[in-house]
Amino acid sequence: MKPEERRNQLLDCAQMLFFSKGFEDTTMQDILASAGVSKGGFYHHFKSKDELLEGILNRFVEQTQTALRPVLEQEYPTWLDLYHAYFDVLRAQMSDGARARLPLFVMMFQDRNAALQQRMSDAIYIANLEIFAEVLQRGVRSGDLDLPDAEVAAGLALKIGTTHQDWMRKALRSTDLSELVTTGQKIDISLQLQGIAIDRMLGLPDGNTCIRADGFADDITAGIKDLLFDEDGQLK
Amino acid sequence: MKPEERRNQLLDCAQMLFFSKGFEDTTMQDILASAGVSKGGFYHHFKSKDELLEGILNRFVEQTQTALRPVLEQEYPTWLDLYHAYFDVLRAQMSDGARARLPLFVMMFQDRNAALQQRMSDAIYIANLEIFAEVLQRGVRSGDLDLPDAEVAAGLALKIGTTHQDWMRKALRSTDLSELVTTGQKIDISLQLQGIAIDRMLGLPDGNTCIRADGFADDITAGIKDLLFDEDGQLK
DNA sequence: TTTTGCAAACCGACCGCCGGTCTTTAAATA
DNA sequence: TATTTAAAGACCGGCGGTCGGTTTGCAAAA
Repeated sequence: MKPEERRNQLLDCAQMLFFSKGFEDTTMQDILASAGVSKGGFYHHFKSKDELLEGILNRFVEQTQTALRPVLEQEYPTWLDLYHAYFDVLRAQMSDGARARLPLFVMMFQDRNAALQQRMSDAIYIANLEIFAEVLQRGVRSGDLDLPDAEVAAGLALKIGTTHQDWMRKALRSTDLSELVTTGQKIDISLQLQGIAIDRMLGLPDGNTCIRADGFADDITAGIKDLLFDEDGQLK
Repeated sequence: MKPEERRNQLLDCAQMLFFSKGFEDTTMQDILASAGVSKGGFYHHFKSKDELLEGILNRFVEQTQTALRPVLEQEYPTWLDLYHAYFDVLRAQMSDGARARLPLFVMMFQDRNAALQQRMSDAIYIANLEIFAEVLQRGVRSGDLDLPDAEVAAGLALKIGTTHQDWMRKALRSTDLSELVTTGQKIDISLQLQGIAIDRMLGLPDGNTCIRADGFADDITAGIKDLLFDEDGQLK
């Protein structure tokens, strides 16, 4: 098997296991069995279990960056068009990623995956920060924005854009259907409020920043329902 | 030794070790040696290493809650006075906690403590959410606020109030003094911007929400400098 | 075309150490 | 003295990781 191929296979297997069982609870044996490779074979390609996680994280970071970088390289009539283009791509990324592998995506937010999810968020945060800071920097230069520090503002905006995850985690802790529905609505409200918060923080008129993709909250809620409840609406 | 006493001693020892070495890298042996107790002795008081961490977290949560709860129980001329009172206490808490044991506080933000720090943040977030949501709820009832959902808004505000931590982490990764100074300034700017962001998100006039305690950023920066650099300004 | 040389890929027994258990002992309390 | 509580420490299974040895693939030599 070619090195590249083997590496990717190991990353794929580990990713699935980490997301479903959690990083700590996935043993090397699990990964080796799943990939059909021996310990020696594995440690030929990766230095440690942690480096494996690092590799998984890097794939996501690269994916995010290759999606977002082109936004910076196009020409736009006004700075606001650049700004909107950035969020269009971001929204598409979020929506696609979630919809494509919903069960896996949902599982990632379980409590047992807290550490893993945190490292993932951090990685993606850093991947985004550079690019979004540049977007804001251009806004400052063009006079469309007035900020004490574009990088700090960018970091703040990105953090704001993650707050719906707290409600997703809460939704995953639901003990009955009505609680899930209530929390699901909060996911949606959170996404709306995030847009408003970023607008106001940057000093833009309400409605410029849109993070809320249509049906996103509903899809997530449905995914969580499938994970937690059976057909009768009983907790699994 | 009395049970309560022993428990607290174990919590104290473990807390110091977890913060300085990280949770994963602190072994039971370390804790037992530091507390001068045997395995059997320890496991008589705690069910597991994780329950020990839980205990440490709970102490912080209780500390936060006992500081903040009284704010809700007082009478105020206007809702805004309650709002200001809340942040006065929050600011005092943050400042005191940091100043009292600066080196330990700073260490907590090292990369190796990411998981620990995350659990701590989560615990304190949840402890605060309930109380701050009630503060906002009262604002909505009194007509001083107009929000789609007080709880979601409270969560968002609390998340905004943690964004300076990202810059603290970045500061801890400084490789030279000038980088540390630059990042230290970002901590301060971040604290200012946080206040503005929360104000605007809630629809209050700028300047109502103040998270930035005088000298906080400078203290932190000094603490990090002591941790990372020797007297000549060289990286340790 | 066949042989040879050799590095890359792979194997799996083995290691040290970790968190946690269990049986035993000592001290306190009644 | 009888009973409960606190503490001790040898011990355990299983974890992540190592290491010496084997196989494989392929280019160069014969």
